Amino acid sequence: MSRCENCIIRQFNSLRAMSKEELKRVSDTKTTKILKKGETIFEEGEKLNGVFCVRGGVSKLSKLSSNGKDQIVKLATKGAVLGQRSVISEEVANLSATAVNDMEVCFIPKDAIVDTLNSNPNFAVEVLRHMAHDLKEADDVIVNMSQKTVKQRVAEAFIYLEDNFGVDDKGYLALTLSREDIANVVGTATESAIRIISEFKKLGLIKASGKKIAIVDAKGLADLAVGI
Amino acid sequence: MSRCENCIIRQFNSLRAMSKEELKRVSDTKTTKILKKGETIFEEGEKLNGVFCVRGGVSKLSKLSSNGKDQIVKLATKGAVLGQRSVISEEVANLSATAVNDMEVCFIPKDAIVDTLNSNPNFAVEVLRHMAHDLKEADDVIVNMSQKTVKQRVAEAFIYLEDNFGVDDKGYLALTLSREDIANVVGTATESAIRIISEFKKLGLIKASGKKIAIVDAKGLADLAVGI
DNA sequence: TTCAAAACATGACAATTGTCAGTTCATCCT
DNA sequence: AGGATGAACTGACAATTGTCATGTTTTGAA
Repeated sequence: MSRCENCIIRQFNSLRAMSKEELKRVSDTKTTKILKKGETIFEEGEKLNGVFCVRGGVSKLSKLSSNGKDQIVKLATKGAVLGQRSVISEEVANLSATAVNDMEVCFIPKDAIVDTLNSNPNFAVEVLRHMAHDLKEADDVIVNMSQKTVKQRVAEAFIYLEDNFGVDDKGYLALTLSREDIANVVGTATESAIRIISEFKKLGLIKASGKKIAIVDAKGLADLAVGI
Repeated sequence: MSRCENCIIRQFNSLRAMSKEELKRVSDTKTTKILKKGETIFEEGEKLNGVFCVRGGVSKLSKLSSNGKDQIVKLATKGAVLGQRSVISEEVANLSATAVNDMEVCFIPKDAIVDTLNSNPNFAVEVLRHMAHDLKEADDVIVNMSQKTVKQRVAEAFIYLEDNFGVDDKGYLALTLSREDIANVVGTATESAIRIISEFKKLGLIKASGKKIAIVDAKGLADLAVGI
């Protein structure tokens, strides 16, 4: 089985601040899981006894609102460590993680993480930096959600998808989401998202081939997103 | 001048994980500031060379949206440490901090914080725990902002204010916010907030005496907030 | 391949929310 | 006290968004 010491993914997350010995321990206790699209990694309210390091594929982190709708709070890809927050605060998970794609994740039991946190300041600070970054992103999302129109948020979502997941050889967004997922990222009704996507197509901002979407007029989309 | 070693506020935040010597260093380098209502502690985009420990009063942390409106992301009170996130990620502040009240804050130069983070795992982990908590709260705000109606959000805001800042001897919310600030917490137009507040008064959910607001029917308000 | 289920799409309408305009009220300064 | 300033409030209307109903296309399993 592959070893964390040789895993490139590690360079993208806080595990890179671990010493050789610490990493060895992680590697000895970790297990690897393959998940198919739609499967859940963990659910809101579940007690996690470890974290999940994403080696491939994309996961959506979502939370059920009291009105019964799902809100996607974040999309996590290669290098992301899921469940870290819950393990650190010793609370149940506040989000659900679901595979949007076929995924490969490594489960790392929490002791290896917690012990390293308590003994290796480099690692603790590295985790802290990542969490500080996540917090900033979350603050930005709050502002966007509360101050922008649905149309602006959809435009932003496409830009975000292109920036973070890239495009395929034909220029289509590498990450394909269902209209429902897009609606749940943006925080709107599925019908509203569909209508806006249709409008964007008519305006020549995007084009679509089946479920795949490509940004045609990046400038126009960006202008729309900031309200021009 | 008062010393951090004797400061009770410390018990509410991550400074409690500092050793005697570390605390002494903080105390020797800190300065205390008195701020009047409306004054700013720091602004979005500013480079911070330290953090601010709130000893008294309340601060609003807000961010300007591209459409020109302010969104209040968080209200911080006694014990809160402001600017921590920016110092840790070595980025400019992503939020502005303004006194909602008369305030007393201590400024702690960043070296004392950063050096302790790098050498004392207990402190690093304690800061991490606080940040994990903030992140969870931010996720909840994202869900509320995107999935709840303005009316529900206003109801939640009052409950939040009562839970976090308490009431005075007559039962009125201890923290008095302008209608504009309430609107900016909730992410809506000032007029909409005012209208909803009037409606809540008519429904007997709250009462008002001048700017002061009191919750009359906590159950009714809570039901409304979750959509019953 | 064929059929059922799910996803996508659109119309019609209702509800929510924002905007603009104007009035009243409170506060603060000289 | 008087007046100026800003906050609080209200009405009317427009724009946005959600909901329900219904049809079409795509997808996936038998």
